[in-house]
Amino acid sequence: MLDKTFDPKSAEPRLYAAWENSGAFSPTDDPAAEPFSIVIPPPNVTGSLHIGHALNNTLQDVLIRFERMRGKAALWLPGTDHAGIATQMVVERQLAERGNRSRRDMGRDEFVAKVWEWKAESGGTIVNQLRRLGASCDWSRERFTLDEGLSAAVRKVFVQLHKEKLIYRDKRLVNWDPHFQTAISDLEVEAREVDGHYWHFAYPLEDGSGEIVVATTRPETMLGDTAVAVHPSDERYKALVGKAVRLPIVNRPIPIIADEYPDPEKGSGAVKITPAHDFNDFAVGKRHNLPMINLFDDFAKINDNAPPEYRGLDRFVARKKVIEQFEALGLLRGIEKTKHTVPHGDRSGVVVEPYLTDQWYVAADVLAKPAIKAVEAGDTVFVPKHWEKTYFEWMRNIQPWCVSRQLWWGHRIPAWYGPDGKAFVEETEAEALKKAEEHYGRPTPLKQDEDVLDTWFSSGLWPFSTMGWPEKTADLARFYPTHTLITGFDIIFFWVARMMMQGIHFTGEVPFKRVFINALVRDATGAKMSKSKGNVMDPLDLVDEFGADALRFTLTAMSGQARDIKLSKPRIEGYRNFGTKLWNATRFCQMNGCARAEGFDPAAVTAPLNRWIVGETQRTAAAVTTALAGCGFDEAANGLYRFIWNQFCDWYVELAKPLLTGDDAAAKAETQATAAWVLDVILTLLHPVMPFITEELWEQTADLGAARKHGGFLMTAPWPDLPENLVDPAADAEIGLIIETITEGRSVRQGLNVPPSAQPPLLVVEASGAQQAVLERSAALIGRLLRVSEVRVVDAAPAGAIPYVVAGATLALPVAEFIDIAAERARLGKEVANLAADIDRTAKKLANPDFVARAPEEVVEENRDRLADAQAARDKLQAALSRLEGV
RNA sequence: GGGCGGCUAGCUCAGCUGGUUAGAGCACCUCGUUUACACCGAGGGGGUCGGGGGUUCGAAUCCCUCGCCGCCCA
Repeated sequence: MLDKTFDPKSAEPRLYAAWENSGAFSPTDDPAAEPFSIVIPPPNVTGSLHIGHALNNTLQDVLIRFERMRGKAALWLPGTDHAGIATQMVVERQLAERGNRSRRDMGRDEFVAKVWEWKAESGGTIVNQLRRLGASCDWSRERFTLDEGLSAAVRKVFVQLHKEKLIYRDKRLVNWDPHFQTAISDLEVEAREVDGHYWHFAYPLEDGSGEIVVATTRPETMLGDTAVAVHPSDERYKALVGKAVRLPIVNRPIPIIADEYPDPEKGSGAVKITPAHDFNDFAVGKRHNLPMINLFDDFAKINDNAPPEYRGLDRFVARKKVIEQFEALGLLRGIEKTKHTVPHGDRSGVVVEPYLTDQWYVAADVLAKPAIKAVEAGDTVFVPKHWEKTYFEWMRNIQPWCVSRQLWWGHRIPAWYGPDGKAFVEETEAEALKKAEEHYGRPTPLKQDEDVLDTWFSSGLWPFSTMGWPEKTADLARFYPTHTLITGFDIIFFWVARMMMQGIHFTGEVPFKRVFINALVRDATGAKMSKSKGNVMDPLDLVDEFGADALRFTLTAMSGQARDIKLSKPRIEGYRNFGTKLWNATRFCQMNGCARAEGFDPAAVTAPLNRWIVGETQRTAAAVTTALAGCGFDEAANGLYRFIWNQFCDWYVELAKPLLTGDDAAAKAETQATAAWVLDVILTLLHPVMPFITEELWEQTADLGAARKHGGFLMTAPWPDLPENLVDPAADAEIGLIIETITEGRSVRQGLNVPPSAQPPLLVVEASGAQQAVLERSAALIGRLLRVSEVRVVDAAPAGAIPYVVAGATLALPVAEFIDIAAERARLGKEVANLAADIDRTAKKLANPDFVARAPEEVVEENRDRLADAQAARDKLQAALSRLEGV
């Protein structure tokens, strides 16, 4: 006998270990099985599981379990990302906490060794947390982006792109993060709105004939100004173009130039040009061949290109000093408060500076073209589809991708420099040396590029690098392209787009056929969860409190498309209760001898109740299958919820009780067998979403009755494929009548406060022959649930009997002694009014010749039936009401 | 400034290609321990589907417009 509730704490680890040890997570090697693969969005190796991971991985697990049960060779390939900046940050912080030497004191080799050490120690955290969720990843194929195989893929990709001139080295402005002292890509820059000022500075004309006023939000950059620009059409300045101003503080003459860039409407119409520290000014500088004076060092401190009193100052200190000096010089013309957006590093949070450096760039625009076409052609589809717009928007405006990072943790760039600075880009140092010898005519020592690659450069290869590419492996042949990618919208640009570009370029195929974009999990009030807000819900705490199944079901049921998930505990609790409900329904079946019958055929059952539930089971199975196949996760979960709770538990089990305890041995046996069959189907359908409780119930019911065809784990059991002809409209009608009779009858009883102990007969006053037969035959079922003594057919309702109408039949409950006349009059009056309103609405519709002429025949017919039914019901109740008036 | 998403019961959300008396869960009120389950059962109250136009025989659903709210890009 089952316990009263499921105990996730003991069952989950046991079941997971059993699955894992059995090898069930690996795809079948049956060559006939259709491959179905997904690759995990590799979490940062530094990470621990947050609620977003829980959602994302639950959905992946639901999908992979579903497809595995459908007989596919289902591969869910797991792994982690080395996450350059994030990991380097974590380890540096840890070193500092432990009082170790700093990264720089330690040196590159020692530091990188420390990071590997750290990875060996704590890199497995998130992977183990995924196990607690129930994720059925194939751990035997687990990968890490810095694995040797993946690193080889990275080198090959870099070298090939370089040879194709799609990777090149260039000196230009990059977004520089002074905290980490590295370049970052456009995507890693976050525009934040901050309060700032416009400082208006006067630059005296060189010839002493006056001044020109410019405004800036970054005064310190004036130290690197190399021109003042005005619009060529700006009459105010026409005469000044070609002249020079003397740059205050620096005391250097700089030209006044005409360029399209300044907006005459804004400020004074004149702008200072600092080509080395502003993206727009850089472009102006290029057009006019202006000198580019770099003012900063890697820490954004002022360098030796500035006047001596500024050297070594922090940029913000220098800013103050510049303002003070302008004021002292009498050249400060005004200060204006303003809100403006300032670029910040997304990891460091510090203000990012445009900084002139040598970096490696990928010609993303070239790679983007086929990636755009692939989505246009439908080779890869987004679900929900509207995300394609976001993808296109970015891809069509893509900028060169800066891929070099001045970090130590990551894939070292495979470029070696000769003494003259010439770069040899090869997959190995040996190859580079060989090329150098050819080039220089003698063996020449080379020095490898110090930089590493953007983490996303390697994760962009993830779908195929993890499968062994560039080797032609069996996995690559079988599982690439992958089928579905499930990920968050926040990394469509970072990751999805890069995978598309690199995947198509290097394999000639899209990396995945479908991208499902999952929602963002927020707290119950809709706020984004963050540590600083303190509203973070730790998925592992939730698993502890409610079990993994409850959390999984919640996330699945709430994963409606294009919507945030507002997660709250009562919701999870409710779905935990749902698991308990199923558990107890199984317990009930077990107590009542429900056991699988040898050779049971659901199509052959005869009792209407059994025929009905078999049909409903088929409908549910079909709906769930369709939903899951189309990533309709919430639909699948909600469909199962309704079927299991509102149909199986509320009605089938209740209506089955008389059969299970009755004298009709044949009906009893059939019901027992049917219940067992339905339960097995339920467990199967629910398994992808709630794997633990279903597997446990599967095991606990393994010995009840005939052995299952599939002897092993539920997780590897075949998915139900039920024929549509299991649905029997006659059984539906019959059970529908019974359910309505009970529901409406209860409403009457409770509306009149008839005590539960009262057991009047149910009178059938007027009904079709078929209805009469159904009601009489089902007296036992109805009796129990409506608490009536019998079902009796009568010619007319006795005085004081309370009538109600169900499916055109008039039924009545003789409960005169309990009636409060006024209450009953009110009830009948309300019913009649409702019906009258409906009649009115429907009659109007039918009276409209346009409706009758233009609406489809079936809709018109439906309305006619509806009108007739409502009128009949109203007449009956009206008559009862009149009798009541007479009383 | 450009784009995207949302606005349906007190709360969280379903309602997909127009035809249901607009649904569910939670919360609320009343009743109930009938041998699966109180992590339960039964019944009930509660919404002019953000505002305004339009298309249509018919609009929560399609179109236009306005208003909020959120996100992304500049």
